[in-house]
Amino acid sequence: MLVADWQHVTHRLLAVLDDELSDLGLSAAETNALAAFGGGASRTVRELVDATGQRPSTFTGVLDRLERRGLIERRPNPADRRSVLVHVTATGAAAAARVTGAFADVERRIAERLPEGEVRRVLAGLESLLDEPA
Amino acid sequence: MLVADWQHVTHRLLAVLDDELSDLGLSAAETNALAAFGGGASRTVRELVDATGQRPSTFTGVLDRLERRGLIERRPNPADRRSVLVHVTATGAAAAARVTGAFADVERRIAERLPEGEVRRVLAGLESLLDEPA
DNA sequence: TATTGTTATACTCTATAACTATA
DNA sequence: TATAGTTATAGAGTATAACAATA
Repeated sequence: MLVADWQHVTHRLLAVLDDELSDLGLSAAETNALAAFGGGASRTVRELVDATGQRPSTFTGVLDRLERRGLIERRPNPADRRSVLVHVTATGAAAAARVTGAFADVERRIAERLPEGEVRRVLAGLESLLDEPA
Repeated sequence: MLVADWQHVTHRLLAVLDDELSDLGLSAAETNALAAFGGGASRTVRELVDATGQRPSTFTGVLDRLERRGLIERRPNPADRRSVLVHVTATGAAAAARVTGAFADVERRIAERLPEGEVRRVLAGLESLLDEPA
């Protein structure tokens, strides 16, 4: 069953990443939060929520844990006093670099072994397909 | 980022399935548990655990909820008194048919729109790739 | 009035370890 | 000794609704 196979591969993919990053002691959601900074030093909560696809209320807990571990800091946003700017600390930046490095490693291994762009083509095809009404 | 895109597509795929099956009121784990019967009427807990890739202790809770809703029943296994046979009830069989139908629907839509076997080829390639040591 | 982010609540998933009853 | 399945515990993800502060 294709759906089951997809879930299996996804599970393996996350396991491989988790394995490479196990010393960081981050959950998948925390890993994705760090990756969502995209190399930048600060983002608003809203930007991170949109980038990760999680609910704001879920994200509060993720940020709480990242802040407790000293990877990020919450600071007021001078441009909008309702909003919060999330800053990556030096420790957090090192962790974020590890995360994006692991993501890039997997991508490189794929590029070496599967036909050029095939995975991207499949992802793009599925994305447009799944966004259509049945 | 390819890994992020993969996660995004997976998220959309699960959302589409969840949408088609929302009237059943099942979680993703419960959906997968029903799918793991593969059309059969009964399986041991061990077989279902192996098929879904979950931990036995996680599965106990999934089965508890399915049993509470009358979709499955636990009965002693005459062949091994340590073991439990999980039976699908009539209600459960109807739900399971809906689940496998939704899985098949997605697969059909993919087959109509993407080149023959491309998704399967990608899944097979990734699976072997991810099972290798880095 | 709408948005930003948090809190509250309740459930579900996950991981580990300990436990029972069998084998 | 090993296996089948459950229980216990604690942390984490999810969804919804309500909320204070600000726009």
